Amino acid sequence: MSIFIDIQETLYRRLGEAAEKAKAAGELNYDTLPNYVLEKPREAQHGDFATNLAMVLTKQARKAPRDIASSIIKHLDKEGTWVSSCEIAGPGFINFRLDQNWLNSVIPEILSQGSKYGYVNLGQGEKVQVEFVSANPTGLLHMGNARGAALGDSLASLLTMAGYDVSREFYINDAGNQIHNFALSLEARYLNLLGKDVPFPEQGYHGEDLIETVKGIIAKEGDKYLNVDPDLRREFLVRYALEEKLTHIRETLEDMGVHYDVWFSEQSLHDSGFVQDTMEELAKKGYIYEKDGAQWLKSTLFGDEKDEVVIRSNGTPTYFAADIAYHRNKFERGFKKVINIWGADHHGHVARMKGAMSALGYDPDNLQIILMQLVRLIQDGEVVRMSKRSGQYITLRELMDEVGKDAARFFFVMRDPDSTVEFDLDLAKKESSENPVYYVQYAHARLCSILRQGEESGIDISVVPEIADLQRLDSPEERELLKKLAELPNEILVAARLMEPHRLAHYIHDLASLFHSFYNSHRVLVDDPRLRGARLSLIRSTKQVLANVLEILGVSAPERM
RNA sequence: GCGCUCGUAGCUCAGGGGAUAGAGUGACGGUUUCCGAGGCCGGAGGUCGCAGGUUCAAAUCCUGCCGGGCGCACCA
Repeated sequence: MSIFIDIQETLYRRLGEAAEKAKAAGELNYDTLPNYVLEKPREAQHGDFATNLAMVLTKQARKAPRDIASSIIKHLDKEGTWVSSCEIAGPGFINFRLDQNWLNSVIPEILSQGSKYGYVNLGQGEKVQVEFVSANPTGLLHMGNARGAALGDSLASLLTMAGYDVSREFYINDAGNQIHNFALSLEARYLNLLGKDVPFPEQGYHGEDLIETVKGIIAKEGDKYLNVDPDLRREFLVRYALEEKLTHIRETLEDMGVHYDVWFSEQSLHDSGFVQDTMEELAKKGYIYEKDGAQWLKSTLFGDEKDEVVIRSNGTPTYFAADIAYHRNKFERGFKKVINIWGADHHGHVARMKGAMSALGYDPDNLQIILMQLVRLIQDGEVVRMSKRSGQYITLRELMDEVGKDAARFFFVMRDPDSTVEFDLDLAKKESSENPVYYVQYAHARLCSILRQGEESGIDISVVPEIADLQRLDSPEERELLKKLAELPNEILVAARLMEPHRLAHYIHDLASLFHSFYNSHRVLVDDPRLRGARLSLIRSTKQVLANVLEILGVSAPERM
């Protein structure tokens, strides 16, 4: 229950009803009510809400929008909507002003709901899965993974706040060609370190971290695998290294505040025969054919640019085959909506993955793929080229050591995934106020400081004021702050619907700004106990909202800085 | 060549078909006997890449062009 959403939904419905009544009265002519919006106008002088209903009706009604607007207003039932006045403005907007007493319920609502404030039941408990990062366990985490972690985890939190039953999942690519290359690389390092002069594989992983891993193995096991069957040697090396890498990935993500519900092994899909079963299923439906000794999926039937190989001519399944099985498995586990976060360099994979789901009989719209542009790292004013193969990159671990979890997460999650992020390492290292996370956190710390001082001087800060006192929060600064606080549930609703957590980062930045403005023009700890109580409750509410949103973004809300 | 994506203030970026396109940052000016100045207030800064089209209304949707990024393997 949210006062803001309640007013908006009620008024929206009443507007439709008013149009119907105007039609019944012969004042307005139309067949079907077109889509219209009721929203908070950008300009405060345009009131609390505005609708374009009259303008979208002009075509069907063949009347001037302002005339339509006056008919609608005439038939509008304002009972229980808090609307105190309506006016026709501009080309035909209807602007609504609310009785400012609607704000009286905002603070009690926030304080009674606490950390639940902002929750909306958009999802109605629907099971959704967010799969993100899923980095190859052959190396360290990089900037792209960092962005994926921040985005995926925040999206999952956001959807939880919007009433979905969310599961976070990491897909472990522990099978296939790259693991083979990984094994060869490990073997080469192992033999090199033990004095054997063997060439490094062409497709190998050059990362320094790999040498460290192998050194660790030698320290533990010595040259035990120097003169054994190469298959045995590689199997041991891979098993050891994979576990070490995965542990490292898990710990790094935990440090970033990311906790997965499921770690899903690709290899398990092969071991259980599910990959094979899925290919047989596709073949049964007639979507598989053979060419040049390989098995191909007719993915062009579903919008792909070209058909794709699923089983190589040597009999081994491709990564794509395993991925189809994996996504089939997700739907079989009962997820209604499956969300993947991929780097934009994988965009070519989207059409065929959705196509494969169609082929299996699933609605491809239930597989939603969010593509993020890759991160461009700037150091010393120059772009840092990053490549796993060459082993040259700044790791997520290093980023966190430099700028900290809060700055890293906020910085990534405040951007639209579609935009390329320029992450200036030098700037981020400065921990200067240029980083907006400090601005928001500072507001939170300042709020805590006021409450602390109140308590220290013996004031009971936990009182929820009576309405008569809340009505004294009537300055422009207080009202704007209250309105912003009231909007959180709607912000959650919109952000969840669009799956855009970056909106929340902007929301709390705006909120922090409104608070700072309020702070500069009004004292909280005044002598008048009733006014003081009202302002303290406003402060507590603001703190609560900041904390709730920071929680979604995975950024800490410090009491002191 | 084909496909996806982006192009908005000096820089980094917001902007759900709507009214006078916003914020941060940088530069400039003001602000501190008073709850945290890491703050606040102010002015300056724009042919929303270009050209058409759809619409009562386009930064937003469509088409073409220009420019950047990324894909187009029996790699993942």
